[in-house]
Amino acid sequence: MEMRDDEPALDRLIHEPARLAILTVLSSVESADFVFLQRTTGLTKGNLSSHLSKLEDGGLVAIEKTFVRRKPNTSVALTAEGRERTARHWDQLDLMRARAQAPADDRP
Amino acid sequence: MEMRDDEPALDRLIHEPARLAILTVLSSVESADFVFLQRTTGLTKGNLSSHLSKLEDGGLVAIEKTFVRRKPNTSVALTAEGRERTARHWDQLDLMRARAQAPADDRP
DNA sequence: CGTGTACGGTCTGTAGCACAAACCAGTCTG
DNA sequence: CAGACTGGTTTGTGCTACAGACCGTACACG
Repeated sequence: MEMRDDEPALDRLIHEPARLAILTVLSSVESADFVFLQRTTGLTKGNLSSHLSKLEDGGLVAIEKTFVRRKPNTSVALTAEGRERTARHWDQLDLMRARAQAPADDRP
Repeated sequence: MEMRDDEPALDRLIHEPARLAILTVLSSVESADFVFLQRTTGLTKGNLSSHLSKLEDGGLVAIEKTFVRRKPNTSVALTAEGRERTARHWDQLDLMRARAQAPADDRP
């Protein structure tokens, strides 16, 4: 059963609240480490860790692991693609809301 | 392990793409029937049906089943609560995005 | 009056995923 | 050396979005 999809459907990878929070923080900050993200998003470590992996797999963020003062440190930054796709996602949401405000453009 | 949640966390019932689409359509249209919703959202029948049930359980929409020209007809409308909560959801998203634009308000 | 076929939905099975708890590696403190 | 803390990753599981099977009714048409 084919469905027409003139509505591009929101990207789940981005739309997921936890990830949207992460991406949003990152877009304001150039680069953030694990602990900072955990505090700002309120996610648990495990949860944050797995979301970051998914974002990395999706090419939205770049993760760099180093040692800072003998301790492991995970630094995360938006990739160019990540920045663009996140912006586009907000655009889609805007569009959607705009349509909601406008009167129905129903069929004949 | 307690987390602070000054960020109210997005309502999943509303945030889910399929449901957001439904709510968005409904907010422009006063009332819509099943088939109309199916076409505008691009969801399959099964999927749409279960989402509508969840929205109804959550008190966001009111569903009215009647017969139109001897055929069953399911009509859906936003409740007052649904309208308000949907609006609030958009507000939360706005807030989130606004924070992203602003420079990081990190801790000392 | 069967026998299609289209309409309008609901019910069911399943794959995928968000989440937190358990775990692990290394460091510091006494 | 024991113990606690920091900074994560891996594992288990309960939920749920999704589509496809299914069901009932209505309207052909021979």
